[in-house]
Amino acid sequence: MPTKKSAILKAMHETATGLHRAGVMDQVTLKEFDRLCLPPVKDLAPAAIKRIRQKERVSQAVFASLLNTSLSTVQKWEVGQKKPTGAALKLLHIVQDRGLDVVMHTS
Amino acid sequence: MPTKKSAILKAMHETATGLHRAGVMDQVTLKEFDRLCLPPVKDLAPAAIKRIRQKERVSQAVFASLLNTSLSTVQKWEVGQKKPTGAALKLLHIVQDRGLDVVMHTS
DNA sequence: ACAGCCGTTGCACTTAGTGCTATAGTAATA
DNA sequence: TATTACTATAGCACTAAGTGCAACGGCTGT
Repeated sequence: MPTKKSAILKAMHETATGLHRAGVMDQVTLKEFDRLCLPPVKDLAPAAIKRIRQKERVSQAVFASLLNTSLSTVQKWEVGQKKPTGAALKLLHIVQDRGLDVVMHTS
Repeated sequence: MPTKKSAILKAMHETATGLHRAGVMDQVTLKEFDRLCLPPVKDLAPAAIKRIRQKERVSQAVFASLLNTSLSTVQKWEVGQKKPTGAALKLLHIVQDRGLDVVMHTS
């Protein structure tokens, strides 16, 4: 059912994209957004973060640089001393789902 | 020349991918990474952040939710009261280069 | 033996991130 | 017209993430 859901979301997004590209929609407001019902970003356990990194076969230092963060931060994420939140958490999920290519082929 | 550079990086990355997929390379260490010479993530001016959001035609609230951050934070980014750093800054650059699709079609 | 990277730990500091409140402008509804 | 709702801004105060540094042991290659 995750595939089903994402398929629906994709269709809706494409539709919305077409609409505002046509100038029909001005801006995506909270109303339309609520209907998109974007899934809340789940927390990542320390072990999960470590797994994400090891799956990509990079050291903590390299991982940190790729995420534009510090070695110290990555270390504390993986030990559970600090918890990634906000944009950091989102970025980790993106890497988990799409791999490091997304973060490497930037600019 | 940015295209040239990214082409080289892409080729190197694909080569490296093939190598460690074959089990030849254990892990991407700092040595190999330094040769990749990943470009340092540049700061984003408040106006630049606002432009990124407006290009995607979303409100501050929607933009915040998509980046898994708070409305308050996005507002202060755009006014220059707070500066995005680390993973947040990286994520903003990704959105700038690839659009909001990357952040929407996750999970 | 030496140098270099990796991973862990501990300490201490700065500031980003967050929440809440209030304000003003705009658009659509009754 | 009144009212409802969304957007954007501003100000205040708190917490915790993010950062830097130093030291240690383990491992590898020269």
